[in-house]
Formats: sequence, structure tokens, C-alpha cells
Amino acid sequence: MIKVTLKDGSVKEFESGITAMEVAKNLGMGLFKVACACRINGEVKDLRTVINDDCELEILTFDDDEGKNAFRHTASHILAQAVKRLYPKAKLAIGPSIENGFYYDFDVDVAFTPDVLEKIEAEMRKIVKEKLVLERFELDADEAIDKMEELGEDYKIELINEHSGKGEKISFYRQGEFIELCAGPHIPDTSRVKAFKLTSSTGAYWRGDSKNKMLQRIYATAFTKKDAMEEYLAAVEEAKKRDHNIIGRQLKYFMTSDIVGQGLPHLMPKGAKLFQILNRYVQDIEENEYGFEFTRTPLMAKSDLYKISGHWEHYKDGMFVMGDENSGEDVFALRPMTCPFQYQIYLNEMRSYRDLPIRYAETSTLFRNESSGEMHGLIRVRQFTISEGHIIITPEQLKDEFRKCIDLIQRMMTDTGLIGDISYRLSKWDPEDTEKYIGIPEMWNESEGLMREILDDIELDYEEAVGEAAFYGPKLDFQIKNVHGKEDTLCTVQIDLMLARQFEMTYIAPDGTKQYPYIIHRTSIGCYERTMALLIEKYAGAMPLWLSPEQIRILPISDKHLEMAKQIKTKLSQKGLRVKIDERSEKIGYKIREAQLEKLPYMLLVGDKEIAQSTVSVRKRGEGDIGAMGVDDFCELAKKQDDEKVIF
RNA sequence: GCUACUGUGGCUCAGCUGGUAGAGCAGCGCAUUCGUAAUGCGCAGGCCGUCGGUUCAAAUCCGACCAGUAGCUCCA
Repeated sequence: MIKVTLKDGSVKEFESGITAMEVAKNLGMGLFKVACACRINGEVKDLRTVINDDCELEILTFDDDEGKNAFRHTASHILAQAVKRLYPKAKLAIGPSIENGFYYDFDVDVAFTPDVLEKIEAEMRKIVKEKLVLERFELDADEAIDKMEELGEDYKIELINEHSGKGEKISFYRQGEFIELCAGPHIPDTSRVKAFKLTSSTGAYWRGDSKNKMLQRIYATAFTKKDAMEEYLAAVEEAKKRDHNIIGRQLKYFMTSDIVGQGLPHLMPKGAKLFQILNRYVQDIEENEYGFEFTRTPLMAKSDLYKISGHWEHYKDGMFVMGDENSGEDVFALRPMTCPFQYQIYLNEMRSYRDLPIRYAETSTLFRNESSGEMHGLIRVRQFTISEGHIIITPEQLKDEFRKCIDLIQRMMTDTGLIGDISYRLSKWDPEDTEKYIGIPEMWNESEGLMREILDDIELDYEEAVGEAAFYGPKLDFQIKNVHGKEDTLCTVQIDLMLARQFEMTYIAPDGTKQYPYIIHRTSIGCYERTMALLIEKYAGAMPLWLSPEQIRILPISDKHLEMAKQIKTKLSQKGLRVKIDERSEKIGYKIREAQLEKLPYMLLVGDKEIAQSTVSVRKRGEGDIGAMGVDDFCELAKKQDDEKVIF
């Protein structure tokens, strides 16, 4: 007999050799029916795992992340089985569970068009009905390869070959006629996959490498209950309605033009106003509260500059280069970043340790020749403007300055309301990738170590990511997801121990020696276009008052009330509020409807009643008619909400 | 750059298997001067993304290019 300690701390005795699945059944059929996997002594295992010794056991269900993974991974096997039944020549690659679902990659001749997906779904439903039991078995590596060769599964052979060195057995799962190389865990049988949907198909490179063949990927999701899935799918559809690329155009924040080119958005008056609001806000805070000085440097430079910085070697493909290198004349390139330009200002005179830190900021327009498939609305573009800055410091000043950079960003994310959507990423180099990174391992270890120290010090919750660093140093990236769930960097703070050397930037230390400074590269509010996109998505176009291009619209009931409307507008405008009057001879209902569709924070109705009482009737976004108010009272209220950056 | 899909008046969309375009909203004109999400009537507006091919005939079929969407790769 063995002792099994359960999640609630209770201990039960079982015959040695019992499986986790049988334990679950013993605990109750209800639990057994929803069991997806288990955790034995802290390790996630398959329910078929045989238990021979005393242990701690937790039965995992769809409500646990690991249970969800097992469930959806089984659904991906069902998908693969269906594809194999319909297209026997299809070769299987991989099919993991992912956040909110799973995918499977196939090498197959047919295009997975929507009607093909429907056929596959129908076949999957059959497999679910067949209630196929999943069985696990193991083979030696060479047997496993023989088996996969027999089935023509070239990609699986590649995977087995990589594993075979470890001398471990290779595990497989079988369901009906279908056999799949897989580590598991899996749920007991296919009948439990009650609700699933193939959501899209797309291309994806084998092993994520663009040098490899492009396979066809099917994205899908699966749930234990149909209504849970419907709810999820509806939420996805709902999120798409916030897409800045749609409502940003509808609400006339920006547009694009075929004739101008890809990735070159035009900010329309509303977009330009939002840009201006953010830019003034950023510049005021940086200058007045964080000690930055503003520079204004050229938008292009000779190739020589980029050769020193390393950009020419590492990122030439990403730059817009003008002129012919072989002509003997100077070749220029539009700047893809601001660093070397601000460094020139530093280099313009002899610097002392007493001068440091030097904090340069710039509202900096950059140009990057992104590949054609990369552009997306305002999030990924070829010309954009960034709240750029470089802080040149002595090593002792690093921690303090770095923390202040984080503080500044967090302040701006708080004011804009984005703070809750941010996650933090420590982006490290990849020692294997000698192409991408400059410098020696010692310097990378030092800079990454310093950053980790700072982050741990302020107890920031962050993830580490290999191969995401800048070519000159590690980054703290402020990550955010768009409505499609795709993550992008919104803001960044980077430690650079390399470029000062490349540019021969020095300062005179107290002992009279020349030293290389450290450099912090940072954004504050990030790239304006991208930040605006995320704001539009967060608020579905209904901008917080302080960010609204038009904060208040005055709606005269009829033409005879226009004069009073103008007087009120003057009063509000003098307080710095952004006000317009709807002067058209339209019915009041019509004017309200339009202002409502434009998602304006406030509407003020002015008619006979209001004029008689010196009031305005206020309509507030989200609340509707909130009644009449004295003009001065409203003015004070709006001004206060604007100053305090109240979000409603 | 790669895979798939898409491209019809300012916007949203219709136009079956090829016979050369239609609606609603928006716009303009006239009337209406109006009380919390659409007043009525009328008018105008389209080289059907671009170029080329097939055909007696192309918005419809084919090709290339341009642009858009999602994903992959990339993202200094």
C-alpha cells in the first residue's frame, strides 16, 4: 500500500501500481470526468502515470492552466488526426496548446481555405463521437525513427534525432488509427472535447526560421463547455471592434494613402491634436521635473556615422539609404534612431564628471524600412516619432538614473491609464547569435547583471527574454498587447556600455583620467504613433477628457441661440479647454447623435431655458443628460477634470 | 519578405454561372428653427485598386504590380 497526499492535505491509501486516473475515479466520478492531467510531487504528469510510491497528488482540470494545456493539446491531436484522414499525404510538424487555444502546423499541398476548415471540423466531430481512448507507449529512439519513417513523418524524425542523444525513451500517443510523437500529458479520450472551433489558417515557418519551408498552420480553440467557448469567441469579436486601425480611421485620427506608400500614416487634425497634447505633456514633465534638455538633431546623416555606431553593419537593410555607394560620392541615410546624433552633441566639447549626468531628450522622427508584411496601422510604421532620450552617466549614477527612467514611464502610463495593461520584459542578448550583437560576453554579463539588480531592487515583476536585446545592450521593455492579443514594446529603458567606446566618448574623472561613460537609452511615453494606437484601442476611441482632441461641443437648440453659444465657447477656451460649436441648422437630436458617435466627453445644450437661467444643459459621455449647471460651475468642473487627468 | 484572404461612388455593402453598375449613410440644394441618438423632398456622385492578357464582350476569368487584413519571420 502507498500513501497519497491530496491537495487538501488529506492522505489516502491505495495499492501500489495504481494510476492517477484510477485515484481520480476513486475520489469521485465527478472529478474523474473533468480530470485533464495531474501533478505528482510538483511535476505535471499524464493521468495514465503509474504510482508506485508515497506521493503528493493533485488532479488537474480544465480550470488549471496545465489541465487546460493537456485538454487543448488533445484537441490538437484530434485536429491532426482529422487532417490525416482527409489528406493522408500531409506531414505533421508540431501542435502545441497556446494561450486561449492551440495550433497545428502541417506540410500539405492543399490550401486550408475556410471551406476546407469546415470539412476538417466535421471530421473532428466524428473523431470526438468515436470516443477514441488515448494510449501512451514508449519506443527506443531508433525504433521511433523507424516508425516515423514508415509513416513518412519527416519533421517528427528531425525532432526525435534531437532527442535521441539524451538516451531517453521516446513517447507516443495513439488514438484509434492515429499515432503521434508526443510527450503528453493528454486527457483520457476524445469524447471530452465537447466544444472546439478552427479559427484561422496561416503560413508559419518550420521551427520559426524564415530559411525553412513555410508550413500551413491552423489556429483553433477548445473548451469543455460550448457556452464558455461562445463567450470567448464573442469576447474576441468584441475586442476587434476596438481595433485602432478601424476606429482610428472612422473617427478621423489618421488615414493612409496608396499613392504615398505603405507604413506612412497621415495624422489628421484630430490625430495631430492628440499628438500635440501628448508631446506638450511629455516635454513639460521631462524638462521641468526630470532634468532633460531638448535637442533637435538632423533627420539624416552620411553613412560614416552609422559605420561607427554599428548600424551600417547590423541594420543597413532596415534603413532608407540615399545615393550609390559605388559612385564615390557621399551616401546618406535617413536616421533609424537618434543615439549617434545626440552623441555628437556630447562630443562637441570636453566633458567632466561634474557635467554628468547629461540628459538629452528629443521628440525624434525616425525612419525604418520595415518589410512589406510588417506594417500595421499606427503600431508598426516606416516613419514615426518617439519620445527619445539618452542619459550619459558615470557608473555610480546608473542605478539612480535608471530608476528615474522607470518612474517617469510609470507616471505617464498612469496618467494615460495604460499602466494596468503593461508587463515588463528584461530583454537579454543571445550569446549564440554572433551576427546580431556587438561586444564581449563579459560586458553583456555586466550590463544584464546591473539591470537585474535594479529591477529586483525595486521588486518589479518581469520576465526574461533571450535574443530580444538591442545590439549594444539589454533592455527593460514595457510590453503591451493590442486587440488581437499581439504584444509590442511600448516603452523601453536600455543600458549601453558599448557605444561610448565606439564613439570615443569620454569624461575626465576626479583622478584626472579619461573614462568611458555609461549610457542609458530610453523612451518616456514611447513612440507617439504606437502609444496613440494603444490609447484608441484601450478607450475604443472614447479618449479621457485630458486627451480628447475636442473636449466639449456646444449645441445650440436653434440658430437664435448661436450668439450665446459663442460667448460660452470664449469663456471655456480662455481656460484652455478645447471647445467647438455645432453651428448647423439641424435638429438637436441630430446634433446629439453625431457628437455621441464621435465619442465626445461633454456636450452643452443651449436654448431659451438655459439663456434665461444663465446655465448650460450638460450631457456627459457614458452618463447622458446630467442636468443644468451654471456656466462657471461647468467651466470649473471641466477644468479640474482636465488638470487632474480624470479618466471617465 | 513568406502564406492565405480582400480591393465596387467619401463610408458600409449588393451585383448568381462574363453581356459594360445598385442601395443605405455621408455630400449638395430647397423647405423646416426644432429640447436630449437620425425632419422631409430633390440632386449629384463610380477610369468597378493599377497595368496587361483571354474573349465578339471583363467589375466578373488569368497574370503581374500596388494597397489592405490576419498570421509567420523581423522589429536598432
